Amino acid sequence: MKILDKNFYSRDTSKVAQELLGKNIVHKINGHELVVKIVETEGYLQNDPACHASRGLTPRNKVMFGPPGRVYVYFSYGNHWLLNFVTEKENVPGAVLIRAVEPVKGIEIIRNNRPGIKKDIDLTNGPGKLTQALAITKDFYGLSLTGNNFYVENNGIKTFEIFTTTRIGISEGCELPYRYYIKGNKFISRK
DNA sequence: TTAATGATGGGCT
DNA sequence: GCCCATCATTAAA
Repeated sequence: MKILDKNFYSRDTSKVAQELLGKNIVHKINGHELVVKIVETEGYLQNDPACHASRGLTPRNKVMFGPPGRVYVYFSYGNHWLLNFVTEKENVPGAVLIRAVEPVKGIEIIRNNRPGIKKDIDLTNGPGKLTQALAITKDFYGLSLTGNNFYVENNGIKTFEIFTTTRIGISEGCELPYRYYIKGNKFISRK
């Protein structure tokens, strides 16, 4: 197992988005270890009308302009936190939205974090769902992905097919093919 | 100070 | 599949 470092994130957003598929997000909390596999991502690039950074720097999107390998969390629709990883070199905005993951380890804790959810498939098959499942909140804003308790590791899995398509839930830049997911995976948020 | 808006989820039918 | 709760951020005034 190898923890992805700053060099991994300091590249083209679309490339990072694709290569994050199949990797494991690890969150250590209260002595427990939560591990989930990334199965769906979206890239948000510089000069991309759907990217929060496209209209310049604001207090909210500030972290996107900073060094890569950090967490950008965003609150949406009054209820949901969305998890993004900052990409590209410093002063170049870019981020990868994590849209869906598959539980690998600590599913009891994940069920606990998502009270009232009956089917395991509904635990992490959406961007707002997975943040709740992993206990990710605004406190994660700007957190480094190379720390001890929250990081992404390369588990060596490469035996899957990447499906590329257009992004979801945006009004501008709809035609840009920056959404990627593992073909055939049950946990993708939408076909 | 205020109002519009949105990278959505969940429950009910 | 349809409907709606819910609030941080933003731009305008």
